[in-house]
Amino acid sequence: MPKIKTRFAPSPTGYLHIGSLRTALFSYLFAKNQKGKFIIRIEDTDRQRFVAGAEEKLIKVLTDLGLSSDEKIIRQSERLKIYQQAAERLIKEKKAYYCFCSQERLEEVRKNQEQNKQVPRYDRHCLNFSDQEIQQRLSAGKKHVIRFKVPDNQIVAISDQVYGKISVKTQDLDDFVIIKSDDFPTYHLANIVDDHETNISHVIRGDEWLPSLPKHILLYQALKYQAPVFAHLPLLLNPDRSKLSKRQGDVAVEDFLAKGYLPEALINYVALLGWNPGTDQEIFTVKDLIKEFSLAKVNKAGAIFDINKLNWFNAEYIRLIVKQKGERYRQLLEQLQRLIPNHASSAEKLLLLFCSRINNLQELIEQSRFLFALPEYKGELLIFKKSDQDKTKLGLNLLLGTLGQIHPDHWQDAKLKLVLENLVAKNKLSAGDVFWPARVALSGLDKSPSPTEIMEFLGKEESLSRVKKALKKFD
RNA sequence: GGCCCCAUCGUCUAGUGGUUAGGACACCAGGUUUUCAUCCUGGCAACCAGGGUUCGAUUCCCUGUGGGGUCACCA
Repeated sequence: MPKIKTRFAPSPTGYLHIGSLRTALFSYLFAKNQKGKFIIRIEDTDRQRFVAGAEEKLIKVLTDLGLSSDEKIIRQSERLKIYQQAAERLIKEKKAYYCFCSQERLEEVRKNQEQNKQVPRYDRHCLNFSDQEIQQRLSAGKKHVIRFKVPDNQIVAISDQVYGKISVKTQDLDDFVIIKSDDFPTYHLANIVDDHETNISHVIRGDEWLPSLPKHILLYQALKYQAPVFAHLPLLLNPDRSKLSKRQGDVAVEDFLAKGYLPEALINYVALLGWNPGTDQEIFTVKDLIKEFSLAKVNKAGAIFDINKLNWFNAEYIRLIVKQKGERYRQLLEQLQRLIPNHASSAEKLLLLFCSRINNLQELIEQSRFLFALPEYKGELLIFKKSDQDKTKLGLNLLLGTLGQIHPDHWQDAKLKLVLENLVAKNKLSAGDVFWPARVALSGLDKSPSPTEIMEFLGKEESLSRVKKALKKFD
């Protein structure tokens, strides 16, 4: 049985797109499920769009997510000779030809075709030059590209693992460029050559490649390569059902990571976009995913990327990790500490205090701000909806007096809670007359963790000072 | 516009030639709670349309409609 091997082949033009992550993940899961290999290849053949440092970032993010290459990562820009040799072979066999047309001419041709309502296509102006004419131009140093000669009147039939049988007439195909005028190959050529040379058994990539699949098949045939198995994945979509893009929200994986979305949540959520094992299970470890994954269960329809559901997964994982208190908990803590260097020593308390009310670490930071700086608030906020000013003042005064007598060593959530409950009962007040104003006094907010939790965090001195400040609002 | 692809709740999806069409997110209501969140219970909500095939179609076929992708010396 042939070895299973998949690849993820990003181009270093910026950040890792969440859709690319899904593609990489599916390639990885399939390979691992089949006990095969998963490799990464850098497709840096476009010098215009090349972004310095992008490759390193790409690899780092993939590594952070656990998707690392089983072999040395290759870079297409370092393999130009190989592609050129392949192209020259095709020229020799009359399956490709030099094209000396200028950009201007090509644009002119295209414009005319569009005006005449024809399909824009290269007009094969350079196809039938004699060897002598070609040599003349080449030795004159004339700029040129190499085009693949698409065979006439054929039907290219392909079977895709997700989409099934697809067939296209070669009349609908253009004589596409395989070597650019800067001697770099285009995606089409480099891709085929590399997949062949690195023995890729399954090409798993996004749906947007489906239209050029016939070109690739033709290239495999021309080069006499055995074609791999193809599986095209449905696209990830914006809420308006267009291809997922920046503009309509975050799409960069590193941005999600920076906001405190966890790798396990990102992977779990994205795995369920376009794939499903057929059970009701929603929470999966990567191990589970590897075990369950199969291309046969990949959907054909695009899936909208829904931040709500990602939030849910992330919240679930945060709560789970905090509950388990294991190694992962320590890592999460360290991550939080790095995010709040000024309050690093409070990180664990904050995590425990907020883990059930946040979707990501960024939200934790925002929601916990009041602990370090009391926000401005109006005096009326202190009065519970079922209470009045007199009872509120009474409650706060009693609170101040009672709290003042507590020894700092006993300044703990559970004990404080008992004290407050006692205070309510003894003075025939309702919980809302004490707990509510206490929370507002301590947080300045109408929604927060419980007042006794806040007090424990703030300590005696700061707590009392905030209660006093609240009482002043009634002067 | 040419070519290609797709179509189950708002979203992600399960599913079958005969089902009360299932689950999750979101949303709503109730319970717990001093508030919020967590947690528990319940609710709302879908087979794009029209023709076939069939005893019977959400399911199979065709057409339409809708949506998307792609048409570069970008990947």
